[in-house]
Amino acid sequence: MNLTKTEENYIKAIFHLQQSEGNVTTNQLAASILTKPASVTDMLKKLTSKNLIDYEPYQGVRLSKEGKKQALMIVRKHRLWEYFLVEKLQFGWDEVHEVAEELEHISSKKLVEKLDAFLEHPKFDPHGDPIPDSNGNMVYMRLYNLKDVKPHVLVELCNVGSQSAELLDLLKHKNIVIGTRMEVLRKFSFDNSVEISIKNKPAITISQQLSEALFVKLI
Amino acid sequence: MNLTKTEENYIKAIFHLQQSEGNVTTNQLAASILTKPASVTDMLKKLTSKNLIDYEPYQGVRLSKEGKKQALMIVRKHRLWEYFLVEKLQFGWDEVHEVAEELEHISSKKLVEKLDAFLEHPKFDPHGDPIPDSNGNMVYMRLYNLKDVKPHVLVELCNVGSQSAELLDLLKHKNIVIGTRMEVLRKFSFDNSVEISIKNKPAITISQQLSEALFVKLI
DNA sequence: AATTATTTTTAGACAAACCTAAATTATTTT
DNA sequence: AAAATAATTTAGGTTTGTCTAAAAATAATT
Repeated sequence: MNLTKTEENYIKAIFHLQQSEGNVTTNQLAASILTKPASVTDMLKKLTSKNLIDYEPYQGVRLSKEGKKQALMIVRKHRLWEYFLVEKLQFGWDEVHEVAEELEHISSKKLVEKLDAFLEHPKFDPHGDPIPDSNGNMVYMRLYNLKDVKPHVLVELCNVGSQSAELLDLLKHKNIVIGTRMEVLRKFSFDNSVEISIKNKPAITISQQLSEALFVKLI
Repeated sequence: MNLTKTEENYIKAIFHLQQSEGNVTTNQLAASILTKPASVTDMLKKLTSKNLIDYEPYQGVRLSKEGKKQALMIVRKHRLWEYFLVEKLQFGWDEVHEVAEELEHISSKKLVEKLDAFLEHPKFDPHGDPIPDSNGNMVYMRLYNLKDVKPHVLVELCNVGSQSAELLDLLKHKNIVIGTRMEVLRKFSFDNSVEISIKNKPAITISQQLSEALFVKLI
């Protein structure tokens, strides 16, 4: 399965959009890719014929199993390159995104694996986002994206999205550190806040902003 | 001046061809790029309109000043990436070419300079070919490409194209080492052999194969 | 439930880079 | 110097990914 750069960009955009929203609409995609809805429709037909997405006209898109696999490999490459640029080439963490957008389309499988080994298998990119492993497994996710909250999911905090004093201050106040285990109780759609409980203590509220900055894994 | 990947590949091919041959023909280019002569003609018109080449219908092509500058930047990127792949990622020197063909089209100027610094400004790639510096200067060239042999050019050996025992054996026999200065006397078009003289000693013959493996600089 | 507004798809076109087949120019041979 | 051969260009078409404008389907409003 060999994809063009453009096809890869569509797959990647669908992947990111369907993490926060559920089904992805034509207009969302057009906005995300900076193109017109008509162009998106064309591409959706093409990706459907390649079995990368599940798409019914007027009903939005989701990635197929194969599409998700491809997306994870692109995300893996993007984040590994970002890590390389910051850790080895001394780029600032805020100036690597655009370059990584180009590097992520280099196709060599061997290159990715060798790069991963050279970097000593990093788990998070410079923005704190988790790097999928070579099988496409991404153990960690944003607390915010735990949308399918089966009642009382147990998760563990693994990383935070930045090292800003403001974030650390808030975490300290809420008594949350890396390794803290918590039970996710409810998500409120009005403000996207989440209620969690740590060690059966009374429930506390996590704002949308905070839930987006916390990377957790299911336990 | 922003070039597409395809335009860059044409520029690069013209650069390499005009190093050994003089004026580059449509058919040579078509063979080199694995495309048809008619397609080449189309692209030559496009590159002419961008002032990257000097081209008269039926008369072949040469790079313009700007075209040569672009070509040297592409070659620089290609060879820096090859060096990176071999020295940092443990690729074999014989398996890096294809990956570098992709990496050389990444456009970020900053990336190239940071990569160059990270690699500590290497002068030769894993095949022994010289890496142009950030101004596009390439001090070294293959002895073979010293075509415009002004009578009695003086050059100094700077690098050899491989470390094979066979090559080293021959160099020892001819009494040539890195740093040896020699006067280039003549080039014979029948077999592309070159006659040189070391320290006013009698002339010796360098075969085409050997002249392709010796990197020299003018002195 | 009917109308209006929004979203999405279809239809038809365009630029880039390629193709084949035919015409033109250059080169070689006689 | 004319004829034959080879190289190159032109003419007209294809595919990929894009576009605009118009049609169709869905969603929202009255």
